[in-house]
Amino acid sequence: MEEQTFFKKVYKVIRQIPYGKVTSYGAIASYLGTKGSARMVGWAMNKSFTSSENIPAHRVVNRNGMLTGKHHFGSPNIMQQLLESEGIKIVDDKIVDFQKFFWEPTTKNG
DNA sequence: GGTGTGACCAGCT
DNA sequence: AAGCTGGCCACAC
Repeated sequence: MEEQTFFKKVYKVIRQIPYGKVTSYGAIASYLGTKGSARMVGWAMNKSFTSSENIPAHRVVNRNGMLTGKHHFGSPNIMQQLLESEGIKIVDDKIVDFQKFFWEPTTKNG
């Protein structure tokens, strides 16, 4: 049943991210069992725009809580605005209290 | 169809 | 302590 590749799994996990929460690439990759594929997660975000799915890529940042991929949203302020819109504070392209908003990948979908 | 690339992470020097 | 390299896997040319 889990024929979905690591790439597809990434999308599923990201869509599981609740409102006002964020997670890191490594957390997702590690959760899937491939910590080394952290960059694949980020890259999946890039494809998320062209993908037919709605992926809240703005809720995904690096382990430092830094908005590294903000450039890929078409504008380097979209990602920050989206996060702030959810109640997340951002300073210097970094999430304030990142751990407080950090959400652990839990695909408890059943 | 092979090679390169990519929004990362962690270990080694 | 800081800088560089490897690793992972799917997509584009």
